[in-house]
Amino acid sequence: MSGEAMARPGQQLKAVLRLRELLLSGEFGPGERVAEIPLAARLSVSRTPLRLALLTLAHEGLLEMLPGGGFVVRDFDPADIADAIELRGVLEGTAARMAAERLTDPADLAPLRAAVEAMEPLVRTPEPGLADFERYVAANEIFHARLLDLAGSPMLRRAMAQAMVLPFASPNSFVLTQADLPESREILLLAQAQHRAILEAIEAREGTRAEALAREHARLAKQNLKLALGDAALLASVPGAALIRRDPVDGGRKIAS
Amino acid sequence: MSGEAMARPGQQLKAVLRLRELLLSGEFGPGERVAEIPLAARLSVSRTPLRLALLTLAHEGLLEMLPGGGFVVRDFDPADIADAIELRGVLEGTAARMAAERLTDPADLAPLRAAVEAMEPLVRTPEPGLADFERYVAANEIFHARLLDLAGSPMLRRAMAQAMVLPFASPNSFVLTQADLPESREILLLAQAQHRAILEAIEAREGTRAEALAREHARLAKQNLKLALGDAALLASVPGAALIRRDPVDGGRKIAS
DNA sequence: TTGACGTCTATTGCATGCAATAACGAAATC
DNA sequence: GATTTCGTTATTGCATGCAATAGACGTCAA
Repeated sequence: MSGEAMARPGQQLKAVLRLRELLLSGEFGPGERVAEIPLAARLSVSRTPLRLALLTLAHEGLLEMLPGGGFVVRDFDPADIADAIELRGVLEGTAARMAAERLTDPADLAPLRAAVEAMEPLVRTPEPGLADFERYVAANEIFHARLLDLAGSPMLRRAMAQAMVLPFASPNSFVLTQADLPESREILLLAQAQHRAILEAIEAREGTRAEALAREHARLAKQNLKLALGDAALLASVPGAALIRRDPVDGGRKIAS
Repeated sequence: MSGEAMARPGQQLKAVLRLRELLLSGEFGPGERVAEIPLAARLSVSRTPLRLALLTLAHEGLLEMLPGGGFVVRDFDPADIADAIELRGVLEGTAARMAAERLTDPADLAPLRAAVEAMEPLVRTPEPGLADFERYVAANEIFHARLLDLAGSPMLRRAMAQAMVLPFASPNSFVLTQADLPESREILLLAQAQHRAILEAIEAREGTRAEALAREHARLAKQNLKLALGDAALLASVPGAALIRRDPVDGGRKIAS
């Protein structure tokens, strides 16, 4: 992963990566307007590639274009995060279903199975350390990537990539958060059981079951989100948490746009 | 709709709109490289805003960035289109389910009901003319927009917008195609029955049913796609059909020969 | 004749200068 | 004293010039 779709070693890419980093680290407050000129100086790029980078991040959803011109840092309320996770679950459910429906050769499951088996010992470690969690995260990422491969749909891959730009929507967003929780092992065991079940469902060509399982799997993240929202210390360990606005949004859930 | 998210009256917007039009009309062959300088002259904009427009369309999925620089027109095979429609169905299903789950005041359903009722006489017209179809298309678009409103999820709205950039994935893509088909009235009646059922399910807070119905609703488009792919004359009436590559994929990406 | 290498050209990417516009502040009038 | 209007300033958006790079073509050698 982390292979930027268009790996072009240029000022533009540099600006995107660096600015994304800054945004996720909370360097700019939510809703704050980002000015081009000081930012260009800070990132050591000219305004032209910076402008391209700003547009890219706006399309990714981290920035918002103002009608009058310029960009502001987008902020997310808890409902947005929950919906982002829900959406990821829906898309991963679709991936799982497609994988089940389109599977032709059982041997194609090997990479997915390998990822599942790589996680197995890690969830059974009695006293997992940080290194264990990190290895789990790596294997987990591979699992989700292979699942997407199995779906065999470029369009779905695209939608997925779009949905996962927000770091707290990614499959691993709350894994490291759990590390400090007492119930972490329990959660990991459950997650791993779901991994196995998804693999099993795909192997049996049970598309609907695979979809339901993948959705439920994403709900684990939603559950962890609730935990993290109640504990500021936990929230700090979530990447991009700085973009989360805790205070109740004025309009709340309003229909119109 | 057609409200460009950021309505900024500038050269950039002009370039985006005009270029998108050109791409969808098939002015450039699929896989063809688009050169900046002649294009800038053709669109009467400078290279700088054009560059921004190119990036925007690349993010939308109509263009692809080359590793070495520059852009090519993206092409889609039939499987891509089918998946795009499937994906739209999945997202609309999610919208319907959320609408059902989150409905608080039944009065909020009024706009959706109005759209359904606006379509009712149109599908019962014995000999529908082009004008009838166009009014149906307008009401249909409103229906889908209101459904999305009811979901009350900015994140879903975003994902939906992204998925519907491809014109053949939009709810109305094949409606006008049907106009020439003998079974068109039958299809419209079925579609309208689904509209009513979706409304009913949301009203009854039956989320799962609403989701299943919305998915099935999208499959009508998939069915029409199959019809259109078999008939070149029909395909010509589908917006953006020029981007569809009929021949089976081979891995190679060749540039206009 | 074919393949490889070198040169050349066309195209992209980047920087900077300029103009227009929107926001801010100050002053004057109601 | 508050509000409105005008002026100023800073920031964005756009255009153009320049440099670097990738691709094409031609030539030379095997």
